[in-house]
Amino acid sequence: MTVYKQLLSLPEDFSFRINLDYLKSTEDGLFRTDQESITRFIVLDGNLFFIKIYVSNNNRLVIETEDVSQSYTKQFERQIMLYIRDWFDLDIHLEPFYTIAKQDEYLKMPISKFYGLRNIGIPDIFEAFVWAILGQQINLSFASTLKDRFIKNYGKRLIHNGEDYWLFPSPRLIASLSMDELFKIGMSRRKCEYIRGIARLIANNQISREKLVQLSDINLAVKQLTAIKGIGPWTANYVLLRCVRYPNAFPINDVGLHNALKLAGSLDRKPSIDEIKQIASAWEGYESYATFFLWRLVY
DNA sequence: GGCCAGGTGGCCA
DNA sequence: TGGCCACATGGC
Repeated sequence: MTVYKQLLSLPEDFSFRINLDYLKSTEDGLFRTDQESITRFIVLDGNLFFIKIYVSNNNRLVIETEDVSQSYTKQFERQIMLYIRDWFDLDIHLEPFYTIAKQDEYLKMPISKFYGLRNIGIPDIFEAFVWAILGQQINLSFASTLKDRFIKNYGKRLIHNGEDYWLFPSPRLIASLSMDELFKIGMSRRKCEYIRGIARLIANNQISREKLVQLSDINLAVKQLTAIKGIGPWTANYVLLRCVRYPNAFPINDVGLHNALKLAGSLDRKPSIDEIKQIASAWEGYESYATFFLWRLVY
């Protein structure tokens, strides 16, 4: 099978090792990591590509693409590069964030520990919503179990070099499932309803990443999303942070964020919402990155 | 055994 | 608006 190789230059403040470590800690059936690379399938307009990502010794990102469907074109090549740039958030300039963070009581420790980390995204907005909804209220290890069951019950299994990879279930399929079919994987009935509802909205293109990008106003975006049943302020901000990439997305009521602030600030209790507003006022415009680095302390 | 988990909607004053 | 409560299940 033909393999195409592309190079992407990396920002100075990008550490492949730190980002690989992060991905390793969140590995699910959708991608795999080893000591030096990340691999996964991606689908573009129904065409399948298998990609392998690693770093060259002159610090460039190497992307090898196997043309599984025999449909590789310059157009797909461009889309694959965009996908990688987005997944690793390569196009943001973080100098201003690091300048703020170095002098910040709560951020200086996480940025020194994880310097070079990027907000590794969830490019598929349906996946982002499902992951957020699954993670509501329950502990993260149980949320991961549910996600694993979700992917393996309703997703598509592919094999590459004898190893399993999964494609995330399509919103169209999930929208068509019965409540009982979804309930069997162990989530609450309400979560089944929320997920089926968002699947329907995405399948009908009433909600899309592009539309949310175009709003370009976080308050509008949150207002629009929280009108949907099952999407509260936390979920809306989570999706805007991990997928749509509003730099000022801020899930302020996130328990993990509270624990991270307690740890980073050596506090004897978790800070209150008002205290967090006070703390975060120094991060204006970079709340998403502040949150992402703080999360890395506790997850 | 009880309480807390990467919350949210519904109900009631 | 503000204060409860249920929700599925796992980990500690």
